[in-house]
Amino acid sequence: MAYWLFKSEPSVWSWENQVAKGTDGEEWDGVRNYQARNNMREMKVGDRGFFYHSQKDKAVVGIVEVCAEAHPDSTTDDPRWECVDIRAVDPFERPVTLAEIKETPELSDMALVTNSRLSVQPVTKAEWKIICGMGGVVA
DNA sequence: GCCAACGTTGGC
DNA sequence: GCCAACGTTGGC
Repeated sequence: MAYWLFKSEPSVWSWENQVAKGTDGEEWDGVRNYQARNNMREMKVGDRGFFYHSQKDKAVVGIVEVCAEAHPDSTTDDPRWECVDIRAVDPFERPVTLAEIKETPELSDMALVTNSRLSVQPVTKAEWKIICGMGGVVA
């Protein structure tokens, strides 16, 4: 199983919005970046991901699960763009902020730190465990 | 609100 | 195929 990170501006699509969709999940649509799309093409059902709030929060707030593999993005007719469906699994007991992540040497290679504009990014198993621990949930 | 970083577009 | 111009993202 692979691990990922999904970034969203909460005023556009928040963790609360995601939770409200329940176990059916929702398309992670609107991605118009090849790197992010390619990451989504790699995803399998059951893969896990962090849900990250950009801008105001700048924190990982919960865990999601991929519940449908890459398919055409329904928000565009352009066949280049695909997306997966994800559903909320577990909220963090407390958010893990970008500042905390930057202060943690083991997390300094994360795309969140090195390529802040990439909206869908891979996470290593080691990084996954550390951040789950910081967030107060079992990896 | 500003600006740096990055990706995309389009003219040549 | 190169590169300048432009638009967007996201941290500060």
